[in-house]
Amino acid sequence: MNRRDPVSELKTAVLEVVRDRVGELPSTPSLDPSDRPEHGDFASNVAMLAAPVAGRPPREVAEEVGVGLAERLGDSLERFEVAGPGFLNLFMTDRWYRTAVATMFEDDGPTVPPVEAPRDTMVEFVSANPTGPLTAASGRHAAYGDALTRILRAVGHPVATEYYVNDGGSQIEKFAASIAARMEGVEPPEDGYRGEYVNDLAERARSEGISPEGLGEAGVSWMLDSIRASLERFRVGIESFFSERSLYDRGLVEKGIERLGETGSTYESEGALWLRTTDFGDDKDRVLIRSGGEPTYFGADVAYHADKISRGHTLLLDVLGADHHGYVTRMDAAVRSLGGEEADFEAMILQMIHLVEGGERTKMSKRAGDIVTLDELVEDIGVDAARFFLLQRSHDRTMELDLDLARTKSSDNPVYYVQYAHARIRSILRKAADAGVVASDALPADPVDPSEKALVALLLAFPGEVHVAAEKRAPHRICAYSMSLAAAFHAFYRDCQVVGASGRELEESRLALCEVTGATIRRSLDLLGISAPESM
RNA sequence: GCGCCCGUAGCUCAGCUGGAUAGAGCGUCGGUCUACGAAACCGAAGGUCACAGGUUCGAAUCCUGUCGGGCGCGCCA
Repeated sequence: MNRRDPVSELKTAVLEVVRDRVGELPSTPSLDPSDRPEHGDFASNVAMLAAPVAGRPPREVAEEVGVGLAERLGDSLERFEVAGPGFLNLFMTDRWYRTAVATMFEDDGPTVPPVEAPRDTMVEFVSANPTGPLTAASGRHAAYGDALTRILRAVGHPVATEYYVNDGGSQIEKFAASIAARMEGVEPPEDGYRGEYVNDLAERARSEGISPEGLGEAGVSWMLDSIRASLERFRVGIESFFSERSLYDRGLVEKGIERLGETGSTYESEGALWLRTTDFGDDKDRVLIRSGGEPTYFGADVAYHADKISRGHTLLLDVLGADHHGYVTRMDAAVRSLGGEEADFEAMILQMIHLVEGGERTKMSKRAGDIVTLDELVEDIGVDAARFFLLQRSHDRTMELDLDLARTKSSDNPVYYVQYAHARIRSILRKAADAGVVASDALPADPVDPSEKALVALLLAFPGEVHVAAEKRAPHRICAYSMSLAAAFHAFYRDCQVVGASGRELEESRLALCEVTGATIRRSLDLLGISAPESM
């Protein structure tokens, strides 16, 4: 199968023409769908970038590139215009659009080319302490990490996913003490866990006759079961759960810290072992092993990341909460000390989320026990709406999730708006099948309607969108893209008859356009982990 | 005090490796069902892109500073 991407081909044409006529450019020129009709179908800033190289005015260079393109593209290019400070506006022929539809149809949708340099990536996300249920905030992490993984894979990176289970530290002791307190019918300590679920754990511990020493382990195990179940309900498939304690059990903490030592970046002082994180921009060096001989949380986490590297991952992508951003510099320092040139650490810091209902924020604090759990959120608004809303905003922004809107089962709710477009397309395709019309790669000579063009242009933009989303670690772009695509389809549907269009070829071609659009909406939603229903 | 994130329409937010007249959803107001799904479409109103300098052909976007909000600054996890 010969997979093609008309937009990439156009970009290549622009690049080659400018290389032949001017020379190498300092940066990659843009080639974007125009924002208004008078600017053509595609606009490029190539001449403004090439002007300094050529030593000539941008508009003159644009003219020359335009002439070269016209020669090269033949009957694909209707005409070109030079505009403003030197933009090159391309007007494509109807035939080019029809061919693009036929190409995408034959290829079962727009082709997303793989990245040139795939990286063996480990995405670590959620990693919430196994001392309580996942919260709605964890839901943001879960949705983000999962969607990011899907997007990275879509562009060809091999990606493994993991949840780091903090089952080794003092939080577990507090957790066990909290369960024990509830078993005795007293309030857990101030800094303990006071949520309602602790009562249930205490009840279970009592009925199963768990000894006081076993409370921590049993509690963690039960919470992990519940966390896994919540993630599964949320359609988040984290491949493995890595236990912090297993690091100690397998001697990996010593091993990891030893490896660090070999790089010469550690030293002893005041009885403790330190990592020279200041070499990499940290405010102060950090303790790996306390003077008492116990590794710090950081020490264990360094060992964990050393283990990720030893498993062959070269990009360690950690999805962390805003309250951990202070941690990033030191972990980056550790990975750079450990991995040298081979491995990179990258932290995605997710900002806080506020649930809003009736115009008021709900409170979310784990310790206080006054929380909205992920399960409750999913129960309330459904998996699809929850994922869409949690993914809609850029990860580095605090966000508000409007429960009233998310609950709305109408097109006011963006997720249903997108899903509706898909259902509508599937309905049309069923109708066509009943009428005996089959989509094809026909190239009807009929003029291409403006809203048809707009739809095709968006479909052609899909590969680029996915790549940008992957590079910027930005699933929210796919949300926005899916909404535009749905809107473009509705406009097309308004203006263009599909089944019953005048002329067999036109009917088949438009049907192909519907199929490609449906497939692309489905793929977009799939990147977000959201279902694409046949009917609603 | 220092570090990170943020400040764009009434609200929630896109746009930020500089590019043409700054966009979307919600909300508000008005219009469209005798063609394939009205869970749709069309239109209107709504902006000193926090503020002040700077960089240049061009700044919401880059730099500096100020103000405002969030988060963080342990041999806690």
